[in-house]
Formats: sequence, structure tokens, C-alpha cells
Amino acid sequence: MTEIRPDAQLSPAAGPGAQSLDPAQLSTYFVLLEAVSLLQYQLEQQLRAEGGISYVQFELLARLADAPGPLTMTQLADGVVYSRSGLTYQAGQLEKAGLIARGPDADDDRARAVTLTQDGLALFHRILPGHIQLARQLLFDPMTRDDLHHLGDIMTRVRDHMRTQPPRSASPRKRRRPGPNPAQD
Amino acid sequence: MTEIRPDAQLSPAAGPGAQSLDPAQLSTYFVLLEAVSLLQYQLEQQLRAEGGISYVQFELLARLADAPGPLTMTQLADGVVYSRSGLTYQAGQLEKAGLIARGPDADDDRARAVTLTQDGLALFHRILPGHIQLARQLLFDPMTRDDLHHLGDIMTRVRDHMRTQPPRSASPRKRRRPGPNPAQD
DNA sequence: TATTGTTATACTCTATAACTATA
DNA sequence: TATAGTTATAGAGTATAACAATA
Repeated sequence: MTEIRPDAQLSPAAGPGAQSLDPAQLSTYFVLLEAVSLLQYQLEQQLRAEGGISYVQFELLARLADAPGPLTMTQLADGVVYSRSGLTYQAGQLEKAGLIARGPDADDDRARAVTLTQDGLALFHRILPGHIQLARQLLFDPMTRDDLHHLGDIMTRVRDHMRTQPPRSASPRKRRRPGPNPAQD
Repeated sequence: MTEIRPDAQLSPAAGPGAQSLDPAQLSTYFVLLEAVSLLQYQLEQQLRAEGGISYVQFELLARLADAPGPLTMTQLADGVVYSRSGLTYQAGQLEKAGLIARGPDADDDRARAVTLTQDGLALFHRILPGHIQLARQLLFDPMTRDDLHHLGDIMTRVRDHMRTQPPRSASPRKRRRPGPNPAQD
């Protein structure tokens, strides 16, 4: 039984070399992640209830629906955080459900040409309006037009900023097991 | 890149009762989720690498560190999306790692008083600066003070809006298994 | 009866590494 | 050699329902 130290703060007084966020940043940080987490949860619930698919699977369908033609697995994975095997898994699920099809690629024999099936497109069109309406309801109702543009502008900058530095899914860079346990049991 | 072209099927010509998002809303929606997804991924990677814990576990530690005293399991779960059993699982992991302790509750014999151990507090303080610095680097660097306040303001409204309607984790309401055949209907 | 929390169980998802087949 | 994709496998996480103890 260890007692809590009430003086343990999330934003401690700046110590030596401390790089803490100021209160405004801290609360913005937390409220952003909390709100988006809530949003994602609600959206995922609805997608599962109405379409029997996860948000990730919805994203994959959306990507295919938006594409001018077939995509390779790698193209489909781009921008999605997973490993290749994770995509293979999801593609397998979608294919098993009859929503996508994988065929030979015209240009590269190693690649696979992934397309939406008619059922996949139909499902996508069936669930999209509800998805969009929920997003509007949850996200945009409490926003003004000005908020909307500002939010879009901010997050675009943030995303572009993040995309410049970090490695993506296709990176073969191996992230070793961090090793040290948080606290040896 | 994840932007979905507004002229594609994502916003079909308004049919009867169609409630599609306009292009600004659509791109804002996608860029918000994409940016936060990237952010969460990076933060989680760092937490695992430096502390051997997940983002969720970090949240639980933060909640305990921030609390004036012990919390019950229910209080700890509040605001976290999981089921009770999910929390029991995570608490089990944290306890096994020696980061938290569960004892009897003074007021309610059914409840458990959850506290940070010294190791838990130490770990939290050890990884917090890096976490905060990364958050600052990824999220706040490309932002002006004005952006920051506006973002905080917007997301606070959005969160409060969402918190008024939907049920939370403790809701015993059962969400039935959705349609077995995604493509069917 | 309702609530707090745990257990048992089944399932989804993700990551790593080994593998193939092309380039 | 490098790349595209799959497989095998192991592990983390999540949800549901049944359960015990207390309110």
C-alpha cells in the first residue's frame, strides 16, 4: 500500500531542464485526445452495428471507393499504421466477406490488384450516409463555420508536420522490444 | 493523402434526406482523425519504448497521479471507454508490474481503493517529461498560441457535446452483435 | 434489487519473423 | 539484393456473461 502524493502534478513547476507543457497546452492536449477517442468509439460502434465492419475496414473500403482504379496492397496500406501482415489480415477479412477482390496486377507480377466488389461498393454506399451524419452530429454540430476552417487548417499543418519526420508502416525498421520492464515484478 | 475526394462517392448528390458533409467538413473530418491517429501512434511507441506501458496504462497512471487520493475501480474507469472487465485486466497488468496497488475501500466494502505505488509514481515521473516533449514536438510546434486556444476551445465544446448524449462504459445496455453478413441485405 | 468488481472465455487485432516469388 | 505479399505464431487487448459480495 503506497500512498498517493497529491503534490504529484501533471504540470510540475519547471525543474532543471523541465520541458513541461503550460496549462493551456496540457488541457488542449487531453481534451483533443479525449474528444477524438469518444468520436472514434461512437463511429466504430455505428459501423459495426450497421455494416458489420470496423473503422479500419471502413477506411480501406473508402480508399478503394475513392481510387480511380485498383490499388496494390502497398498502396492500400499507405497511410495506415499497420504492418504488412496486418493489412493482409484485414484484406483477408474483407475478401472473405465478399467486399473486395484481389487479382493479378497488370504491371507487376509480385503485386496484387485490389478492387471493391459490387457488394463492397454497395455496402459502402449504404453505410456512408449514416456515418457522415453521425460525424456531423457529434463533431460539427457544436462548431461554427469559422471553427471548422480553423480546425481543418490546424490539423492539416499538424499532420503535414508529423508526416515529414516519422517512419511509416512500410518501414522495415525494426522496433526492438523495449526490454526493461517498467518495474520488475 | 487520406483525403477523400469530395467529388467522389463520399458525398453523393443529395438524395431524399441526404445529409452529406460539405467538402470542408469532409476534409476536416479526415485530417483530424488522421492527425490524431498519427499522434497516438507516436506517443504509444514512445511510452512502450521508454516505460514499457501502453497509452491506456499511462492514462490510468496519470489519473491516479492527478487524483487527490485513492480511486475506486469505477472512478478509475470513468472516462475510459472500456468495459469493467477491461479495466480489471489493465489494473491486473499494472499491479503485476508493481505500479499500482489495490486495497480495501474505507467507505464501501464492495469497492477497491486503487493507488499508485512508489514504483508507479517513479515510472510516471520518469516518462512524463519525454511524453510531454513529444506531444509538444508533434502537436504544438506547428501551432500558434491562437491556434492552441482555438483548438482547445473547439474540442472542449465537442467533447462536452458528446458527453451529454451517449452512454459510457458503465452502461449495461447490450449492443447486439451486428448483422452476420456485412455484404448482405 | 442494484452495484462493485472479478473470472472465464472467446474473439479481434497487431507485430515479428520466416517464407515465396518476382524485380 | 530488394521488394510485394503471405503465413505462422504469439501476444495484447476487448467484450460478454456468469459470478460473488455488499449496498
